[in-house]
Amino acid sequence: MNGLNDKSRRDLFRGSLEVMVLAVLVDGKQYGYSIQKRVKEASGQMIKAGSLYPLLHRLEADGLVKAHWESDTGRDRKWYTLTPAGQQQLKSAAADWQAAFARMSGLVLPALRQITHHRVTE
Amino acid sequence: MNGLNDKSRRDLFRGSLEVMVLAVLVDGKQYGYSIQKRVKEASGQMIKAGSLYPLLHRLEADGLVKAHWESDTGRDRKWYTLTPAGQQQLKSAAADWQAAFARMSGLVLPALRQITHHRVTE
DNA sequence: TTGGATATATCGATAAGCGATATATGTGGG
DNA sequence: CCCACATATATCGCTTATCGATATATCCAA
Repeated sequence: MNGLNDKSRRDLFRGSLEVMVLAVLVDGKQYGYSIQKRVKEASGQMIKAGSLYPLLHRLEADGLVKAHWESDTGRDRKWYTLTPAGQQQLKSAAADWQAAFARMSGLVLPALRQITHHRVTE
Repeated sequence: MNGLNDKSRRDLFRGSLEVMVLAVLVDGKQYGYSIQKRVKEASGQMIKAGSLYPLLHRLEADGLVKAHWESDTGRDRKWYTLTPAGQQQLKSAAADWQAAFARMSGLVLPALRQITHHRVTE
């Protein structure tokens, strides 16, 4: 009836945020607002501005992305690009992310199959 | 080099905790300490006692599990069993958990493939 | 009898997420 | 021309919640 509770959903999302933001940048430069929309579109969940911009600043401080303002597009936008370190980080973090889910799936998915294939009150 | 940072790893784990605990109970009754070990074994991550017991109490308060003490085993142990509501909850939460993962994978995995199949500094 | 594993439980300092808020420009419609 | 809404970035500290620390007790092996 209920499904995954909001807290769990938020935690899953939060734990995937960095990896998703780096993933969005793999195809080339993006600016904050466009990253926000792409992640929303892909994941179904919204990165709030109050979370996104601090994260972007941290990624920049860590040298995983670099940023530059571009005003010629009409609007002022701050474009972000993966640095080589950011590409490395995307590679290892995404692999870890996948591995973590794979491990946990080994517990959750058999249970799901089991509970799905017999009457609940049996 | 670094992989998924600790914060992300913890958030992912935390967001999967409830589902994993319910999943462990699908095969029959377990007590706190055994749940802790089974989740550790399956996920590679430890539920700290300070997180596990409050969670178990909450699940019980929510009617998803029921508990009874059994002392005849030698040791006093508090055994937990899924209630019908808990089985329903496992079913829907595990399905949601999987779906959330699948959606985010749609963003992360293509990026991982891409970054893996070309030189990082290219 | 000492130490380590087993077993459950509580609690509050500490850390942090993000809602709220601020600022400013572009744009479509009435 | 002005209103409302979408676009775009940014900061801050109130509120919330985690879990390290701690307490208690039994069992077993060395």
